[in-house]
Amino acid sequence: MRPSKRDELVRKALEIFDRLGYQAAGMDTLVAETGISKTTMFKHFRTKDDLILAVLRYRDETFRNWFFKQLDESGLPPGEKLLHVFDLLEDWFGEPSFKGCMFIKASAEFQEKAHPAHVQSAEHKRLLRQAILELAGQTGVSDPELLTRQVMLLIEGAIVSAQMGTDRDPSAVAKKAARQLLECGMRPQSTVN
Amino acid sequence: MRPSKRDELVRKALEIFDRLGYQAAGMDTLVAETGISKTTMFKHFRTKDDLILAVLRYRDETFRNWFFKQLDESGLPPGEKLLHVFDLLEDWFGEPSFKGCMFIKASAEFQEKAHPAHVQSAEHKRLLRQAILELAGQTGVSDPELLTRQVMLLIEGAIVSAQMGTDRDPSAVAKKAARQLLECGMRPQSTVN
DNA sequence: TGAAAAATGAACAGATCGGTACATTTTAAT
DNA sequence: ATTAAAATGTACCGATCTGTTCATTTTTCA
Repeated sequence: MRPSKRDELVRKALEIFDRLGYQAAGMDTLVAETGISKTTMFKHFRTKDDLILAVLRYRDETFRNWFFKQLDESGLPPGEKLLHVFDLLEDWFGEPSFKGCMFIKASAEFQEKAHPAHVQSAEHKRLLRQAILELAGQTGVSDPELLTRQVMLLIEGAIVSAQMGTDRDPSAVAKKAARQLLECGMRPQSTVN
Repeated sequence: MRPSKRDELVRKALEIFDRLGYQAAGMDTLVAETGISKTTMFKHFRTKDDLILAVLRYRDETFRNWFFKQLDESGLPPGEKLLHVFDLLEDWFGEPSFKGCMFIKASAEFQEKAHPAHVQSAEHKRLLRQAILELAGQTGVSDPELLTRQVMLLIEGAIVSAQMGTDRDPSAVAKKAARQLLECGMRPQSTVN
């Protein structure tokens, strides 16, 4: 199997970057913790940044797969399915290894908006939002675009609050908010200002 | 004037940490960009971490001062004053030098929840939330605590979205959401789940 | 003007950073 | 069993990291 070591590296590096941070985790740390030789690492990835990008790509793929598979398998009607998003967040936050969103953290460590890691992180959020827009469109709400953007804010806020530990159960708070926004959006009324 | 150089260092270091990141900005960079000698820096702060903490303290002080002074001077009634929070965010996001929230970024770079910079960042958010709870309490809403937590999520979400560039005008979206949540909260009705 | 305090510049220490060179060993496929 | 590919270990490179040393200069204030 040819790309096995490479995949193994990406998977293990993901956990380490998530736990220690992208800059704080040096290549020597990766060698020590993965058991993979530095020579092999640099044969598969020309630079550390390339490895980080591969890790982010992998994370984007696995996270979105998990997320939307869970939503689909819930078999809930559109509205409840949209709200179920926050139950999934709760599950995620509850994992003992939860260390926040790797993309938010990447955008914080690599601030320049043109930095590949930043671009990749923004793209992940865009794909997430796009999928949620589809859900919102099926709820019969008058302005699915607005609801989607509001839900995205609640998601990001819940993630950050969980990551910082500034709210005990941010996903429950976010879900209540989302439910009210959903219900208000069902009756086509004025949204002044 | 004795502590002048020290304050000057804190102010200039704040801008540099905000622009480059805490880890990415080395002490040599600080020397080059502030014009303050390394000897002086380490006389005022025993370690780089101490300097970072001083910067965060200063940021907490100036940001909260600005924020709540603006709110008070708006002279708006309680409900509108609470919503005015998001206008202030919009002003902040619009600043050319806006680089996201220094506390969210600090919590991302210093992940361990016991790390002083992380603790300090969480404390900033707590103080912010506490002040917003006072506002929410004056609106006559049935559950000020809930509204406060929801508003905090919207704030964090808007900041992150602005920082990542994943939403054109997150503060406007957040304000609409907050208004609906405020209005829904005025009529004491069921908040199922 | 004179003495104490504060700030400076430059060199340096020891550790770590990302990344390379190269000879050797292990693995995989014929 | 042979051969090519893949992975390894080690030593190393130059740069950068936080932090120190120390002699000198500038500032402050009485």
